[in-house]
Amino acid sequence: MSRPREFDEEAALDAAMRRFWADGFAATSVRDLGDAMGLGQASVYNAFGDKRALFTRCLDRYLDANMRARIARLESSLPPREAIETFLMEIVERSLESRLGCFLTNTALEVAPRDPEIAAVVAERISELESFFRRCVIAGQLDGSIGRGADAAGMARLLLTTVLGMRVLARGFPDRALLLGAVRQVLSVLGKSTRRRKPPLPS
Amino acid sequence: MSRPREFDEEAALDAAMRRFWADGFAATSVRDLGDAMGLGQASVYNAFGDKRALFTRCLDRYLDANMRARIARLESSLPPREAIETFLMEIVERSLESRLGCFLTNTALEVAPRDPEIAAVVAERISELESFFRRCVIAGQLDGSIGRGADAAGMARLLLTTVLGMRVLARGFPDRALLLGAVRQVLSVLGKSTRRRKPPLPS
DNA sequence: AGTTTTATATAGCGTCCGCTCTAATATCAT
DNA sequence: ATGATATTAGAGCGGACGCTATATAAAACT
Repeated sequence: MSRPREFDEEAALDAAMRRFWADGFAATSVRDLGDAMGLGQASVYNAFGDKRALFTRCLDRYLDANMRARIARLESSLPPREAIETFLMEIVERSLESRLGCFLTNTALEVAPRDPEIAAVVAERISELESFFRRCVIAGQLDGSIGRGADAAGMARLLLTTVLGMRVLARGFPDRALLLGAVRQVLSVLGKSTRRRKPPLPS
Repeated sequence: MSRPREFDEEAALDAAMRRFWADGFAATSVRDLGDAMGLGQASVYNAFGDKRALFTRCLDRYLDANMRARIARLESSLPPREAIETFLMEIVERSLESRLGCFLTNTALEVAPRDPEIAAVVAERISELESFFRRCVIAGQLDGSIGRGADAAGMARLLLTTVLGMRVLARGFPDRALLLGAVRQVLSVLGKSTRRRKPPLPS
């Protein structure tokens, strides 16, 4: 029954996501979104409801495809300490490649203070990231790759704020030495590095 | 000569700053700003030029009044390690009091990617903050309150990303345990705590 | 084939945007 | 007082905003 869609919904969502990611909610117009998706405004409203509904779908899509998938991939394929190291190093790489930053971080700052529902999503996903770090730290302490001195919960929280801070820098001041310095320092807190890239560095 | 202004320019700038701080550049209209300042639109344009010029004045004002003044106050009145500790604890307090976050951080995410001139201001002020931390770490290593093991530059960078990360949380997910956990952990990296608030904490 | 149902394109709704024009108003120097 | 100068209040400019109404086009059902 009925006429089928002329566009690929997943591809359209990806296009919309990139626009929201780059420009934020307020600065992206529905016309912009339609252009990026290759759709007229009527189709946008017909397929996705209003602007805010499209935004939340894009945000969920981003989080599932980027954050959750990445956590699952690292956690299942790497030992815990290396999962943390790789996660941080991937953020450094991405931060230097573009000024997009992290869609979740951007949303936490722009939208969350004015939209309790989206704020709840943000809070939940941030908690998931914290939990990922905590699991890794605990597992690393068990397998000996992370020192037992540190408080695992505190360490997870420090890793979380470090990640969010780097995402701010990605958009405002992407600088390799700065990002790498922070990463190296926070990793050194874990103790007992598994792989030493260089001999002890001069200050 | 000529008719004098009917308003206090400093007070008006403060009012505009609070609006920009709370809602960002795009989501604050010139009419909003005029209402907050108690001015008609014509007076806003007459006194401050266009919206962007007013924004940069507000940003500069914020940075001078909050960031620079705070750095100067802490650095001149406290020993280095306590300057760092107090700086971080003040951020925790502020983050729990309101969801405003940090105007500089908000601007780094919203405006800097699209406005090279403002991005330069952001980058410079972030560097100032990093330098403050670096000076404190070096001074603390000299007076013995901070361990000599850590790389001072890396430590300053970690402190910087931690602060920025906490500012993200302030707007999206203000949680005392989370903020305090990150602060306690990053302070523990400094080694040799001067003041122990509690005996060693359970994990 | 004809009916039904949905997707599209176009046009347009009312509203708010940044910004400016005009006119009235208030102060200073003379 | 008078003229010069700057600040106001108000209306209004063109344009973009989120969103919708209408009409046409295309597929799936009987």
